[in-house]
Amino acid sequence: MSVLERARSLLGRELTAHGVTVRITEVEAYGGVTDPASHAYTRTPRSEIMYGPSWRLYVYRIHGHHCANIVTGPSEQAAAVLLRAGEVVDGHGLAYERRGEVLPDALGRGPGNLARVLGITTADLGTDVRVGPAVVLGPEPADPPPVSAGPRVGVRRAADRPWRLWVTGDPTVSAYRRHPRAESSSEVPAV
DNA sequence: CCTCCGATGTGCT
DNA sequence: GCACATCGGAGGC
Repeated sequence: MSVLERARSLLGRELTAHGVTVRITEVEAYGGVTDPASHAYTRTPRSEIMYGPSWRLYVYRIHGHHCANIVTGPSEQAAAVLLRAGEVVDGHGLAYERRGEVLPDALGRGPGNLARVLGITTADLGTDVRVGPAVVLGPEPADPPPVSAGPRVGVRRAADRPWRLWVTGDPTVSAYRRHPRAESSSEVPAV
């Protein structure tokens, strides 16, 4: 299964972490060694986790925020899927405690906000989401949601690769932002 | 739509 | 030392 198929299969699934459950509504695929936008494009201590088994969490920090990815493999490819948005479906009390007074749809909108509402930090690095216990992924939904695709948010390289996937029309999905110095690319959109 | 900027860790030189 | 980043909020046009 390709990283794009893995990404798509995560949409609509529930993810429970530290007392809050979300339904995943937006993700981005990062192709690893063949994807200049992936942290695994250069193999470093930080990206090493993505060269390991699938289903583990890769958590990194940026500008003071945490972002969570699920490693999808195969290990030699080091692909992963960034969790970008989710609809809070349980644990609203904790969710508001962590996020403050925001509109319900905004609780888990954006990768930093999603990690925050789920209480995910680098302490969760390496957790197998099939096992937990602190972070657990639910089964695939009986009816898969309709999916839209477009370029990934905020990446400078491979900026036009349409590997951001979201549940069509879902109000919790974040807005598209192009990187201010995104490289124009000759890649042809494939989705 | 756009640009700026706080804030902080990572990787390169 | 230093440039830059899978960000997010605010503010200007």
